Amino acid sequence: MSRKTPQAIRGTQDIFGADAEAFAFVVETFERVRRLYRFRRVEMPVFEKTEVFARSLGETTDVVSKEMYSFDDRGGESLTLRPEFTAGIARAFLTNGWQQYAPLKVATHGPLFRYERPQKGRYRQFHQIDAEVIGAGEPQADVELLAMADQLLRELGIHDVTLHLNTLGDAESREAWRAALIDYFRAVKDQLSEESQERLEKNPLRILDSKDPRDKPFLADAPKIDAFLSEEASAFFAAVTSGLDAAGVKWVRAESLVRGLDYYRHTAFEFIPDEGSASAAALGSQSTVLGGGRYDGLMESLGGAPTPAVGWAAGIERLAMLVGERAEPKADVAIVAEDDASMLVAIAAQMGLRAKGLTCDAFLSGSPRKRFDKAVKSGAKAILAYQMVDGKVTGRVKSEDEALGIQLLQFEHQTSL
RNA sequence: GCGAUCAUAGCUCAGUUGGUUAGAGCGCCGGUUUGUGGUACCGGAGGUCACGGGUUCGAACCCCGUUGGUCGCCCCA
Repeated sequence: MSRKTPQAIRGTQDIFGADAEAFAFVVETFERVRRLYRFRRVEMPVFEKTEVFARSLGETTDVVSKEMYSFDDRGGESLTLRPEFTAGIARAFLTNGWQQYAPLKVATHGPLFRYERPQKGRYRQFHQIDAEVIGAGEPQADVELLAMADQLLRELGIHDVTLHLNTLGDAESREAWRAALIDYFRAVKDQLSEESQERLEKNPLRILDSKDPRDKPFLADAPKIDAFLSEEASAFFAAVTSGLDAAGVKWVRAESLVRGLDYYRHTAFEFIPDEGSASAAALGSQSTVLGGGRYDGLMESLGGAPTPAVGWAAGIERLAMLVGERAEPKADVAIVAEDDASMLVAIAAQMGLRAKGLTCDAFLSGSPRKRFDKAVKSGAKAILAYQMVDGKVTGRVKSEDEALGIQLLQFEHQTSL
């Protein structure tokens, strides 16, 4: 019997008005830029078999162990709403024989789902733009991908965000570094924060970017990845950085930048607002606006042949916050029926104007005397007002824009014949 | 998963130490005024004070719980 309106699901958003304009601006700019770099558009399913994410992200990661929206379908199969793009794209690469297109550059965007506590810049259904290069093991692919990200941010008008870059080395380098970190931190385990003591077992790399003051004294002297890099890994990173310099992409080395997901190798990066900047303030405690890296190990975890790949993703909501308010555009023409006798002529007129490609609002209802005022208030570039005069419906034009005014006068003249 | 804080009209917010029919501005609808125009005035609609309990003669106000928002932690885009 309750007539109560159901509430929206926690952490979802109904985006409207200036916010929706900013969101659309981000997506449109991304679509334009990815064409410049010749990334091909792909559309991906919103859900996959649970194992697609469990196997590629790693069972122990937070995303898989406690943040996925998983459910059994009517056939009893466990499915999951995608918490990220990369795993699904990798699955599609393997199941559709896209190896034949390698190196394959693809881009997509859409909703992702993560069961997390919502806060500023963080939602349970959120949206990302995403770019991947699959089947390209050379550092030039990393450079191109990062150059695209950098250009995208500039075209969005975001200038106070900088590329933070690191390398995790190849599989051997990464393992050796990890072992050294565990040795180093285990020696001072009692003095670390509770969180970092836990991370020591689960994900020791994460201790490096701890914000806890108890951990900070030990971070500076912690083993550095550079000491463990193989010759190949060093050369790879050097090729990436020199390529970025040649491309004119500004970057800073971030030795403590790591990735949470298991499949990353070599290049890891995040675009982060500069300290004290307007963008940093706009984002609150969420610092990363675009992040990614190289994931040469992923295809194997999904049962495919070893396939090198790089990619990044960026939160559309976060980018939209940095883009700021974007006003909804005003109509070219507001059509007014100043009395009910001119109604049908006004309806016909708006169809004619829209067919000519002019955006058009109509004011046909409510108090006839107030319709013109509403049209004025709407901020339309021009007003075309119809009124019954001496038994004939006639239109009057009011326009700030002279050319548009003349066009409307001609239109009115032709249609009144 | 943990912590802090908030929830009154469509929106932004008042509402005194608990005390009659819960208010304003904006917006919306109607009327009058103006009359190539965004004005002014008058009127109207719209609220089980987030929801559920409790204390009290009496609760928007005090207590408990739930839901949701916001901001941190964890983690991440």
